[in-house]
Amino acid sequence: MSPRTEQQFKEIRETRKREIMDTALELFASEGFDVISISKIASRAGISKGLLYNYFDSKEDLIKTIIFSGLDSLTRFADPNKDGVLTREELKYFLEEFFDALKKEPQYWRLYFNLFFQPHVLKLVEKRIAVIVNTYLKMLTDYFSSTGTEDPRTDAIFFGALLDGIGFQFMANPEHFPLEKVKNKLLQMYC
Amino acid sequence: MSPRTEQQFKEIRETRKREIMDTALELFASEGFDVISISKIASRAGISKGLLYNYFDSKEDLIKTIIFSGLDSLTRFADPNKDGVLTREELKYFLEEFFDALKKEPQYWRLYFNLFFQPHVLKLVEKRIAVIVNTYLKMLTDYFSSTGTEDPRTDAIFFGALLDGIGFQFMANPEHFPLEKVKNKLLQMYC
Amino acid sequence: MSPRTEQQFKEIRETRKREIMDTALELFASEGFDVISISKIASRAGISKGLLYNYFDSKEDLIKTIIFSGLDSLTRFADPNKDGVLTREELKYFLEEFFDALKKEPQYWRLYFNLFFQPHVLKLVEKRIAVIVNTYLKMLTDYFSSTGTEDPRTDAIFFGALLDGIGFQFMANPEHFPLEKVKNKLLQMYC
Amino acid sequence: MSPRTEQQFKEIRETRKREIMDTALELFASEGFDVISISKIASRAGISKGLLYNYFDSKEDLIKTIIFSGLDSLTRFADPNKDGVLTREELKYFLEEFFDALKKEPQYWRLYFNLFFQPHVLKLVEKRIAVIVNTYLKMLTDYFSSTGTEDPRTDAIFFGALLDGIGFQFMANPEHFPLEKVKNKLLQMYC
DNA sequence: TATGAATGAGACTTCATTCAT
DNA sequence: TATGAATGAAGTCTCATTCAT
Repeated sequence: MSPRTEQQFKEIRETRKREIMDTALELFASEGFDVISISKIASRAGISKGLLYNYFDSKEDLIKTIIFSGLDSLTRFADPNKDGVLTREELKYFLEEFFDALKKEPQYWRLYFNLFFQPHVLKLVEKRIAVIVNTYLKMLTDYFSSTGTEDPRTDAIFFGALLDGIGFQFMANPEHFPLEKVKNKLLQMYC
Repeated sequence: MSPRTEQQFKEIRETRKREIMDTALELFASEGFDVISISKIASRAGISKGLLYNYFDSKEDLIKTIIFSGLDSLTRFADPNKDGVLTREELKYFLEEFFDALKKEPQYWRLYFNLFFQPHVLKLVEKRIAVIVNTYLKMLTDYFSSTGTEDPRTDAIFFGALLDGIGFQFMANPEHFPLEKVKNKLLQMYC
Repeated sequence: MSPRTEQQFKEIRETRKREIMDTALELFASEGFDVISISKIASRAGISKGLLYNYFDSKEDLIKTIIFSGLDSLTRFADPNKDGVLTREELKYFLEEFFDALKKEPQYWRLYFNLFFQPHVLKLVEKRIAVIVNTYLKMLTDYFSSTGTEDPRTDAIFFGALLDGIGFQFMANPEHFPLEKVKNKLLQMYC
Repeated sequence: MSPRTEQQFKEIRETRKREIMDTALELFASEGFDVISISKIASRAGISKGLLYNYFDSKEDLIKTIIFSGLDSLTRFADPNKDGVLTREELKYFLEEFFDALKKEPQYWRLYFNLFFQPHVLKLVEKRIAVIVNTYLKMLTDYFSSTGTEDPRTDAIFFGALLDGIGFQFMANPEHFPLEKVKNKLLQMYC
């Protein structure tokens, strides 16, 4: 029985943290953030309340971590070189990865999108969301400008609305949503 | 010195009840059912907590009353003669009145549709909603049968989904939603 | 329609008051003083809450009035000439009337005795009850002294305990309690 | 640093639970179930309101646990081999243990019997009480049948009534009740 | 790292009592 | 005399969070 290495401890921690987040997401999405207690999450995850607080500072911290973790997955592919400028190739790359993510874990994303329809949850994160949205909106607007369109801002908003709508439709029925067709349609429209 | 008449009492009750429901709808929709306390509703409505319970048996009773009151407004125009059969004229009448209602009180309906996206709220009413939905679905299916379509049930579901979608889009932006155009489109499609 | 005379008004008031007390006694005895609300008493009595407060100052006043009204019925026959002295004839008269009252309204007395087993109720009236009990205990002790018994105070207490016990047994089964036999036994023992 | 062992937690729970039950019994008996608030019990027991709910699901659960815990103590000695049949030796054993229990903790049993005279309390437990009473009544009836008596059911009821009466008298004055004499009288009558 | 006992603020709800009419 | 709308205090219960072990 050699003692675990620091690396092993870190991995255990990460795994445990992910388990808690998955359990919480499941419960928050199906019952509602305000209805689900920390006790319930802990017992469903098979740990004690105390230990949960070892991983998350508060219930609010937990939901925020869940939200931004998902958001991070979705946006890490936009502007990969972090130069604040979007190219046609980057946009294409983003769309490919975005749909790939939905395809790989449809149930996760169904639950995830659900969170945004809970007013209280949305309120907790809306400030940081607004920052993220504006950042990308600006990049998109610039991008559409560069394509010589008439009204680049409206095009950017419309693009965002399209992604929203896709999320919504997908949430309602993740298994039967025609991901490939929709992706191709978008690629055709924008790339 | 003489006590209020029965009529006076009835009027007081109806006015107050409506006031409470309006206040509650506003708060529930913007902050979330679980986050809004009875205290908050009462103080916003300018009454005591106790009085609210004079009008509603419980918080659950309050939200249910709000939900079914709205639902009643929406469905009172379907099958007006209550014979369980839908005619082309009745469908037309329904669509006209439905859009008319949205047009007259867009803010009310925006808040109202919002409620359906709160998991806890939906859970509270889903049983009775299912009954209502099935009733109308059956009538619609029969109606489409009578029009000689190939797959009347799918047509009925599709029609319902259209109304859902309209509610959703309308919710997002009630003032700018092209109600007239959408209504005409529907009338053209179905009547 | 000649206007009611003052006398008539007074009678109406008395009747109404008695009705409220009877209703309240019934409810208090069967469900418990603390469980029964003023609202329930009023609606069961067919009047409004407000009117009830026209007859009784408070819920406490109501139960006290009920208790002392019954106690008054029971004790009005003891020491009828109010001279603080009990004679053999007065004791006999008291026993006769006491049993007569039980016989005439067994259900009333069943409910009435029940009240004394509710700690909260008893606490509300215990001070005045103690005064009454002591008064009669003293009279009884004096009476037993005059009969030349060895331990008159114990005899007085024992007599009181007998009446208590009779009340208790009677409460459990008022219709089948052998009132006559018990009365005769007492008359034989004490008169 | 290491967490408490399971055994330690169990001990803490049992001790606390007993403390709460003892405090509650004291207060319920002296003031009445409906008058005593959870707050009062908690503060008298030196704990927070919240903690009480860690041990009991509700105020009703608390009183029921108290009642059935006492009832269990009283009845565990009846039919010790759980064969549904009462023998002369078992009856004797039961009476010995019953009186022994009263003798060891007279104040506890005084409070305990008091609960049964509170209408609301009795209502909460009457169903389960009826089941228990009927079980023992049946066993007693069978027992008296076996002794060749004329009317075994009446004998069984009478025996039960005797125990009731003993409880009542004992409640009124637990310290001076002649437990030994009464026990011997019963043993002489029934064994 | 891990547990669950313990706290305290705040939620829902009830009800005796008041008061305008 | 009579009504019931209205109040506010107090009760039951829940739960995020802390902490000794």
